[in-house]
Parts: sequence; structure tokens; C-alpha cells
Amino acid sequence: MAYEHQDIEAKWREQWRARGTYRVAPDPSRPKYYVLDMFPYPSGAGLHVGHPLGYIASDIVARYKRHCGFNVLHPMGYDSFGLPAEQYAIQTGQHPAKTTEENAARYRLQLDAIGFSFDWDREVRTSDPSFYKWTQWIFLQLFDSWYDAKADKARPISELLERFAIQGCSGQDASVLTGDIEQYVGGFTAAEWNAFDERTKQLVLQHFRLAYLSDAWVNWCPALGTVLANDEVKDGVSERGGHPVERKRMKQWSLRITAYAQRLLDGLDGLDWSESIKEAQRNWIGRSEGASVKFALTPNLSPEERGTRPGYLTADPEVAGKLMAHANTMRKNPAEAEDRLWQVIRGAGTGDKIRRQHIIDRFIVDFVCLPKRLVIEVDGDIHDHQKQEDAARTARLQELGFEVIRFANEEVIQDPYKVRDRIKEVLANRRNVAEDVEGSDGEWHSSPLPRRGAGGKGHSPSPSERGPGGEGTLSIEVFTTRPDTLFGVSFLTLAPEHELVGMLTTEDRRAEVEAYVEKARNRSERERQAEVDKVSGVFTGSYAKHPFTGADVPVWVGDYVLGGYGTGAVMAVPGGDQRDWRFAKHFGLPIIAVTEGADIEKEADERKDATICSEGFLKGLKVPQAITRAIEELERIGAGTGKVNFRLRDAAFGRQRYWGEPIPIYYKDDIPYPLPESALPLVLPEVDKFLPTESGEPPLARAKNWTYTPPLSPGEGPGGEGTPPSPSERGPGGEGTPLSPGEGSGVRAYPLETTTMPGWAGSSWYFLRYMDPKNAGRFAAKEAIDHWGQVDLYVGGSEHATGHLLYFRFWTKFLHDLGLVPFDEPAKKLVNQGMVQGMSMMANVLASSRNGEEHYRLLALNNKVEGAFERNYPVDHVTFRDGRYWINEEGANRTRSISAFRDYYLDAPVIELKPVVEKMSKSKYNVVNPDDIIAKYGADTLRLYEMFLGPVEQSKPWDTNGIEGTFRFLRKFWNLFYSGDGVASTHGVDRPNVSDDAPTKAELKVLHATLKKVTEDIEKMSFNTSVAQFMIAVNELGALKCGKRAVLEPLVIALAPFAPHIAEELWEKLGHSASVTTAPWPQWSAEHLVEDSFSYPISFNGKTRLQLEFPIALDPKSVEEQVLANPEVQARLEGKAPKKVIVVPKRIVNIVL
RNA sequence: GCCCGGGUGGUGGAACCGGUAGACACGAGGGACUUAAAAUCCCUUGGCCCGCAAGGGCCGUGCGGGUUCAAGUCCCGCCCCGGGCACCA
Repeated sequence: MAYEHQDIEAKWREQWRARGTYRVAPDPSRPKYYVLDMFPYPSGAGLHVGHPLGYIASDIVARYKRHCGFNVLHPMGYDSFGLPAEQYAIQTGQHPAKTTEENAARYRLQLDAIGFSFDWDREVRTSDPSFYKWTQWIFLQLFDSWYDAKADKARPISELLERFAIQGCSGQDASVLTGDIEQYVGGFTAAEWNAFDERTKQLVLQHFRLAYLSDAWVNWCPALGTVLANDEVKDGVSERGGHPVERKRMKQWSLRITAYAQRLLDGLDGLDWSESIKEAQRNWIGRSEGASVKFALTPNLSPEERGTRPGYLTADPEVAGKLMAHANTMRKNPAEAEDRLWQVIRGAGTGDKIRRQHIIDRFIVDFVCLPKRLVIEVDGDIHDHQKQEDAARTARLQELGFEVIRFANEEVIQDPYKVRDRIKEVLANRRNVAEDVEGSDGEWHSSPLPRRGAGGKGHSPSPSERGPGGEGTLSIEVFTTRPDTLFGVSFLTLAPEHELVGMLTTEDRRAEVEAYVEKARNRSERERQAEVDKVSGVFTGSYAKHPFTGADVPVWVGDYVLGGYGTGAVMAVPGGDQRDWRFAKHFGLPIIAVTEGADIEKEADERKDATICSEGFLKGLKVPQAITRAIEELERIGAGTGKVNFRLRDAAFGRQRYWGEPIPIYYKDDIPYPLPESALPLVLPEVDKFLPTESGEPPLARAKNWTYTPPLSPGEGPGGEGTPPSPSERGPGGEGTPLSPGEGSGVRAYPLETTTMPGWAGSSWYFLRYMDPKNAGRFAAKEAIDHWGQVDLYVGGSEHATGHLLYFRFWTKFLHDLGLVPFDEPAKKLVNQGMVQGMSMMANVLASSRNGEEHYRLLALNNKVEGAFERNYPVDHVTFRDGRYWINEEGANRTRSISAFRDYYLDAPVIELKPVVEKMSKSKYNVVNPDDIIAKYGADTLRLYEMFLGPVEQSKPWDTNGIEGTFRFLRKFWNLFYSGDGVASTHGVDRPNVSDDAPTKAELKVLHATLKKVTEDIEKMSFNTSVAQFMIAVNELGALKCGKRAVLEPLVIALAPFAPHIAEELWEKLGHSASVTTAPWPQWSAEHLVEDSFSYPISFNGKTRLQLEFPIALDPKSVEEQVLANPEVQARLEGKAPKKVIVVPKRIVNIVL
């Protein structure tokens, strides 16, 4: 009876489905084991041969563990939100849900064809509302949580509210508020907190929530109306369509993953993950230890004010730098309007003295008349997210006794004189309080909100912290890992986007600096990267004070400093840092030696084991000691602190896309409020087109009635917190007006958030949903989570090292903090499967024109005609012969049915092609689909072959040339059961002709050696070697003509994880009615493997020359004697006595001559 | 530049803790069965050299050194390939 793989596999697919063989329920009586694959995005192209590699490996482990008595959870689902479906929808108008459904159905067919043991009753799809309801729910938990640095965990906002009401907010609470940009929150007393109105409270809380709105730099493409990822931008234009792309600050939902930086780093040590993934995460988190150092400075507001320092310094000296900064960047756009206005109100334009870009408390205002306490603001055109902040500013400024008047951009540009007249009018009606202001800086400096600590330490500011420059002085804060080189500082460099650049630029340099900043700002990071060799920068004209020496240090702007890292400013030590050195060399700035033995003429000395040579208290110290000493000194004089810095940024969580989870937030007066749990899931609305609106809003803004109407219950806050802010606090021109379809009925409907979540949202927690996929009342039942616990084995590609795998850990830690899951790492063991590359066929092609039409000649491989080029040729139209690849006329005819190859013809009857290994991709015509392989050889052969190809972790080219070997193996295995003529069928089943005779010693040895090797190899996930061992077993048993049940039956079970269909069939034929998957794993025993003799390799000086067999029990001494007595050995010794004889029992004998 | 992997026959790859390098498979060559094909089975297959043969010798795991009775494996210095990060202060 022959091995008919097609019949067998079809039969068992159906049997497994009908019997529910792979359904699994929690069974507390058995140990659990959770095997998870990274779920796929169901793309339109279907599975290719590379996808199943990891799935097969994990399926083998899952099946093996089940045989070993574990309660195994092995689910599969789809990461079904995502860009390709949306792109396709934009092109074809087809709803992404429809294409996703179709693609998933195709995946399912393909996955089933490979015989995976997934429990499909547990399938999840991230785009299913019953799933994303809980993604949204978790988002709301993030929104409703803050990070308590002291307890080092996330806690509910309600606990923060309690704390604020009792003890206010000290700097400590705010110490983890890193974020993409730091915004000043400051502290407040309990009394102040209680006095804040709802709106202010909400604004303050934004700074603590783990999901929050913030400004982030994005690649904005106005033509596409969307934000592009870095790799979608090439040379400043979009990869698709070539539209211009600009760097832009946008209000974005972000997740405060930075709060978890240290824990994410520490947690890695305990994980059984590959070192490369752990290392990639460590790099990504990028912890560096060093110091934060302040360089005091005197701002250059205008030349005539230099040298004076009285009342115009209205800034809160602690924060000015940071905060206003933000405002400054925001205000960049309307620079033209501001400028126009400045021209007409400067000097005596209004009759009162107006200052420009002035800091008051924690803000920069556009213009101010200090004596009359009037602030004049010009609003930009697009910042709607800014309005809430403007409102907050206004409130704060009013508190300080300023009146704020605002003008729109257009207003100013149209008629600046009209605006000036309005200002004059207002000024005329205000009392002059000049006496109160000029000459006394105290009042305006003292903010009620203390500045929060610079580092993770958190402390209340002491007077000394204000810097050596004295009170009322601003400072530039830098982060350095080498405070020991402070004496070598010869200048400071600010990133072009640094907040203080505008303020520090002296008038005589303004044009030059602004031009530079503008240029740098519009260059993408990639462009900056491309010009690593070019040094560029510009001097601001200002100086800062060295904290130790008090020397004037010039402040430069240079784009080698990145705005997003550290403080966006560096202290330049050309003697100790090569980038600083190049900058200094280029601009002729002083280079001061900081270490002994440095040749600073040639390059900077970056050695970390050097000795400091700077004059002063660091002289003679080794670098590590000098660092410690320098930090002590900085802390003593209040010019800095030791600080840990992380490279990790907060994660952007909003996408201007349609096909993603809607963010369950609505806006009331521009303040985000969470939807109540009862309103979940917030279902993705229908839209007429999947494109941004004409005004550039995300696709969801197209939806009709995309609003939320809170239930009418008086006094109850919409998000369960506080009362709605009063309308008067809304910023001018704000479009906080609710869209209200139900306006007539008097019910207020509030606009919903229009961005959607990124692809990684659902995948950050899906492993929990598999545990209890149908639960309607909770993301997963507590009992289910307690039972299944962490993922024991997680298999997926290493390309997710710093994306998915980091967020996955972050969300787990967060859920752990809230007491929702008992563990704080999602996966104990991670294995990265390698990529299966495609074997491309490169044809040597020459384009030619015939009768005005383009034709392509396929040339001989070595024909190097001018103009010839290489082009991918479809791999499945190629024959392999004599170790080379060929196409002939017949093959070419088939290829011409592909439109891209219609006009190709061969230059010779047979053309050779060049094989090239590269990524498998549709466009390279090298995709191999598993369906064809399965049709020809069967799923079991595919499974075995993919495993046999090499270690799972390794990338390798797909080459079907070896597949025959595994197919032959299966047939040989089958034939062990049907040797001879076979046995006539009884009861409709062809009984194999296995005998019940007792196996021989040799047969038992083969069996047990195989069981041992296979068992150990599965545990090590070394599947290629287990397949090899099966082959050896079959070859040896074939030679022994073994057809004995006692040998073959255990082998069927052992093979079942690898080749489940054939195993089931043979198992049934052996007379079992239950599935082979229920059979206990066969144990090997050492007794059958005992050898009684060993064939020693006898080597001379390490070179093996002959073999001699000795009983295993023979002691080394006797072995040595017998070896030396051997005539052949004697002959080689030529009568001389060996210098030494080494006998390693059961290994080797080495004779040293 | 930095960090992680990895370089073994014509090919994919084996090799425990330093102990017979090349398991297993593909491909290639030769043979058996067969009208033929398919399928199956057997033999050879790292390179070079000596020998009619049996057999024997030398070289060989990216390169150069070293440790050791013994090195693919350990140490030092390089080269190359793959992946990740990057004017990261």
C-alpha cells in the first residue's frame, strides 16, 4: 500500500475539524504551557513559504508538550488593522473590513492545509469590535493612570487627585514626566489645587496621564493629508507620489512609555530571549549616566537692554528656558505677522514701550507693554490644539494682572495699522504701573509653582539651584556623560530647534542665525545623516558662564546636536569629544586638552581610562573618579546634578488613518475626556471615502455624527471627574463648539477624537485575549489569566525587536501595576525565526526597439553588451539542470503570459539565468507559495523540509532542491509498515503488516537513540537535527528489515509533532481509535543505549591513525598497555618509547612522540 | 563608528564541556531492476599526492599568531557577510 499523502491529509484535516481535536480548555490538574506565534497581518498576497517557518516550529513544541501531559494553549488570530487594507480601500473604494475578511479566510485555508494544531475557537482579530472594545478599555486605563515614581508603578488618577487635594504637588511627583518634550507643570499647594477650576485641573492632569496629548515632531505630507513614517520619506518628498513633506509639530496622543524605561531595561535580565533582541532593546532604551549641568546666562533681549537687569525680567527664572521654548516653537509659523506688527508698534509706534518675545512667568508672549501690563498675542493659523494652551496662558497671565488681547494672523497681515490702533486704544485705557514693575524683579519672578527636579531624583529647588549666575538668571541646561571634562568646555552648542536660540541671538546675528535654523529645521534627519562630514553651525552672539571657572563660554547653534535627545544642548569639549573637536576645528574655536597624553592637534581623546590633566580639583584623577568628583562639586555649588538619561521617547499613539481602533475620547471645550466604559466599543464609523478631509483632518472626521452625547445626569462629570469647564475659558477663535446633531433637543453632543490607534495597539495585549476570547464583561477572566499565565514560548521575527516587543512588555507591566495580571513580563522565552529568503533568477536583458515598440532580448549570461541590465525573471518558469538554471523557448512562452514579460524573447534556444538570494517579494517574481508544495508533496513533507533546512533562528534561502529527500524519508517511513506484500484489508482498513515479535537489541538501540535525540532536540528547538535523526532511524530500521510494533509505534508518536497527518494515519492503522495526539510521549531509557565496547581512535601527536576496540569498562591504564602492545602501534613507534600517552575513556587515545 | 549574530565540501547544514571534522539531506558520478519511464535499491563523492591493487601520505573549518598531548570549538590581532542603532552628548 502506497503513501497517498493527498488522501491522508484531506482525511485528517476533516477528522480534526469534526472531532475538535485541538480544542483546549483550562485543566488545573495538568501543568500549563502557552505557545504563541506572532499573529500575522492578513495581506492580500497570502502566505508565502517563509511565514510558516516559525509556526511549524512552535506547532512541534505545542504538540510535543501535549504528548508530555501539558495543558497546552496554542492559539492563532489576525493583526487585522493596518495600512495595506486601507491603501487598497483608497484605491478601489472597497471597505477594508471586506478585504480583511477575504484575506483572513484565505490565510485560514492555507494555515489549515499545513496541519497546525491551533485552537481556532480562540481566534482573535484586532479589528473585531468585541476585541478592540478592550484595546480601547486598556487605553482608558492608561488615560486614567499616572506614574508614581516613588512607588515605581502606575496608579489610578483618582489617587493622584486625593493626593493633590491633601498635599498638593511637589517636584517629586512630577519627576518622571519626561515625554517627547518637557512641558512645565510645576508644583502647587493643596489649597491652590482645590482652587483650580476644572479646566486647569484637566490641563495639569494631562502632564501625569500615561496616555496624553502632546506635541511631537512628525513628517507631515500636506498633499496626502497624513503623517508619514521615516522610511516613507525620501529626500524630503513622500515615497508614494513624491509630494513634499515637512517637519511639523502636531498634537498627538502619546503613551508615557518613558516612565517604564528603567523597568523595561531591568526586566530584560530575567528573560530567556536571544541576546541580540535584548541588546537591541537596551540600545533603544539607551540609558546613560552622567550629569545635568547648568550654564548661567544673561539673555540678550535687545541691544539697548543689555547690561541692565531690572524689571523686564518677568520670567519665572527656574523655568523660562524650558517652557517658553515650547511656545516659541509653536509660534514659529506666524513669524511674518508678528514681524509686520513689530514694525508698526516698535519704538514709539503706540506711544508706549512694547517688548517683543518676552518671557513672563512660564510663558513667552509675543508682545508686552510692561508698564501697562498688556499682553498682545498673534495667533498662528493652524494650531487648534494650541488653543487650550492659549486659554490656560491667558488665565495665568490674568492671574498675574496682565490683560491679554489677541489678534489673528490674517488680521495683522491685512492691516497691521488697524491692529496697532486697537492696541493704542486698549493701552490708553490702562493705568501705568511702571513704578511697581521697573526696579523690582521679585514680584514677577516668583511663580507659585516650584520647578520640578531636573533628574530622576526630585527635590525642591533651593536658592543655590538657581545657578551661580544668581537669582533671576536664565541658564542653559546640558546633559553630559563626561562631567569630568568640564574644564575643557570651550563653547556650548544648541540644537537648531532649541528653545533658547531665538532669545540668545543678538540682533546683529539674527538674520544669519534664523537662516541657519530655518535650513536645519527643514532638513530631515536622514538628510542630516547623509552629511555627516560637513560641519555647520553659527554663533548666536551670546555667552554663558562656566559653572566652575566663571569664564564666558560662547553659545553656538549646530545641527550636529539633536533637539530630541537630552536637553537639546551640549557642552562642547573639543579635547574629549570628536564631534566637538571637528566643530571647533572648523570654526577655529579653542581646543583645550582634558586628558594626559592626548594629541589634541590630531583628534579628541575619548579614552575612558585616561587621567584628567585640567588644572583644578580634578587634576590627576582617573576618568571614573573625576566624574564622581565633578558631580559632587556641581551639586555642592548648585550648578548641576547627577542624572540618568534615556534615549527612549514616548510612543506616538495617534494615526491620521481610518483602519485602526478609534480612540475613545471626546472633547469638551477642547479638553479630552474619556468615554465611559458603557460606551465601549466605540465602533469605527462608516465614511464616504477613506481619505483625509479637504481641511486635512483624518478620515474619521468624514463620519456623520462622529460625536458623543453623555447621558443626562446632573452634576455627574462626563469622565467621572469634575465638572465641565466654563465656556468663558475657551481661547478666542476656538472651535470648541460642539457638533450637535441633537441641538434642537437641547442635548449636547461632543466631538470625538478623529485619529485612530497605531498597529501595535492590539498586539500589545492580544496574548491575554486568547486566554478567554469570548468574554464580554472583561478583557479576560481573572481565572483564565491565572491559569494560563505568561507565554512560555513566543515565536516571531526579530524585526519586531524594538517595536511590538517593547510595547508588549510595557502594556503588561502597566496591567500588572493595576493588579490586572499577576506577572509583569508577557513572555518568558522568545525565539526569533529567521527569514526565508527567495532565490531570484536574474536574466541578462537588453532593451531594443523594433517597429517603434520596445522589446527585450534575453541574452546569454556572459554576454556583456553595453546597455544590458539584470532583471528578475519568474522563478517558477525556470528549469534547474546540471547545477545551473535555464529557460528555454517553451518556458519563455509561458512567461509571456505575464504582462510584464509580454515582449521578451530569447537570444538563444536556451538561456542561463543567474541565481541571487534576496528577500522574497512579489515584485522580484521569486515568491514560492506553500500551496504548490503541499499539492505536490503534502503538508507533512513541507513541515519536515522547512525544519530540515537548518536552525529556525537562521535566515536561509528557499530552495526546493532538497525537498525530495524529506519526501523520500516519509515514504520510507510508511514502507516500514507495509514491507513485503502488505496484509489484506480487514474491516475496511488496510492493516499494516507489523509483527508483535520482541525487538532485537539492535532495533531497540535505534529506537531509543532516536527517542533520546529527538526529545533533547525538541527541548533545544533544534529541529533540523531531529529530522536527521528520524532519517537515520528509518535508514537503519530499513536495513534491519524491522516491522515490529514495539519499535514502530513509539516512533509514530515521536514523529507526530513533525508530521501529524501521516502519524495519525499510521496510528489508526495500528489499531488505535483515539487521536495520536493523546498518546503519551515515549520515554527513552539508557539501558538500551549501553555499549559494551568502544572503538578508540588512536592518534599520534593528535592525528588519528587507527582504531582499536576495547571493552568500555577497561581502565585507562590497561587501555594504554594494550594500545602500546598493538603491533601496528609498535610499527609506528619504530622502537622508540612514546613521550606521553593520554587516554580519555570513551573518547580517544593520543600518543605523543 | 558602536552593538549583536555568523563565516565548515558543489549546496543546505552536523559536530556534547577542547577529544575520529564533514552526521543527515540535496546535487553529481557509477551500477542493479525495467521494453522504456517513474519509483526503488546499492556503490563512490573535501582537495592534492603515491600505488596495478590492498593500502598509505600531505593539506584542510575566513586570515595571521598563541595556549594545549589535542583547537571548527579557548585567547589575541585582523578580514568579510548578515542584522540592529547612530552626529545619543
